[in-house]
Amino acid sequence: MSNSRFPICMHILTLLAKSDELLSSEYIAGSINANPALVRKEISNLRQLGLIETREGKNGGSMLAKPAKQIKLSEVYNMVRSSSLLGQSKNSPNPACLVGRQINTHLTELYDEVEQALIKKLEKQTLESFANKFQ
Amino acid sequence: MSNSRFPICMHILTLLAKSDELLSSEYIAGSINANPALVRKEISNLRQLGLIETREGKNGGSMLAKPAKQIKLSEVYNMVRSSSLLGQSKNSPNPACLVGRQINTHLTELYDEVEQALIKKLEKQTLESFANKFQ
DNA sequence: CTTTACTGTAATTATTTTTATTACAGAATG
DNA sequence: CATTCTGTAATAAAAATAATTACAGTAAAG
Repeated sequence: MSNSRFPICMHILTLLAKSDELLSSEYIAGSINANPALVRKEISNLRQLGLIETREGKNGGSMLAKPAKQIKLSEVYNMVRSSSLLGQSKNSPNPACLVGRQINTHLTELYDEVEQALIKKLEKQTLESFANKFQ
Repeated sequence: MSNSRFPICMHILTLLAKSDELLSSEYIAGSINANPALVRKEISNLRQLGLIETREGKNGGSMLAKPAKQIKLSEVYNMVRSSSLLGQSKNSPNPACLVGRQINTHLTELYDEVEQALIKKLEKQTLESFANKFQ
């Protein structure tokens, strides 16, 4: 995961957790220092996940769909996880070689195990506890 | 980590763990289906870490510098870890905003904690146990 | 109603990152 | 001393990521 989807989502959610008003994508983008259209795209993903509600039209914007206490960071991780945690070889290894033939299977097993440990950690943390760090 | 350094290193090390002879970068690259110069670069890194020995010149190549049992997968991970595990925002967030000002600090804290869990898992696995999966 | 200020989304372009290629000096074998 | 490797750097190509632009749709406010 080398892209910045996770940090961007966390930034969006933290802003919403600390605000009682609707926040516009432009305001959020200004805090992140990223593009408003990109932010709206990510908000759209978070909405489909049920973490965020938005209101369209004038004075529209976003807010949390449920209390920050009920949002686990693992939910965010699971949403943005795309590529393998530890990287995947783009090249298909040589099937004529014992190692080449099996490496992807065994790497996937390894990743799954390691990722479980990571997810367990993230399950224990809520957006509330994260947002409370900001003073 | 979206690049494939970790899988490539694991592939190299597994091949070496299963061979008693020196393997050339071209042979290894053929199994991975990657570029020999890239493989030599990674071998060079693994050598600096003390995991691999190489012999230059004709009939040269690489072999493990110590028994596979003594190589922990966490050593490989620590070598290739570059960008943050869960991605870093490229943009410097807005310092005029409370969240923007502190987000990177708090994300780093979070990453550190989560990464520790991951490293603990990898510390328990040796190259030997990984290589033994290949039949 | 009509203007205004938002969201939603897609298409395109720009940028950055990653990987491959090429090249060649240096080393060891035969 | 020719051959076959490694080591390394420079460059080019490809892929992934992010920014920009554009515009239709929606809802509030005048």
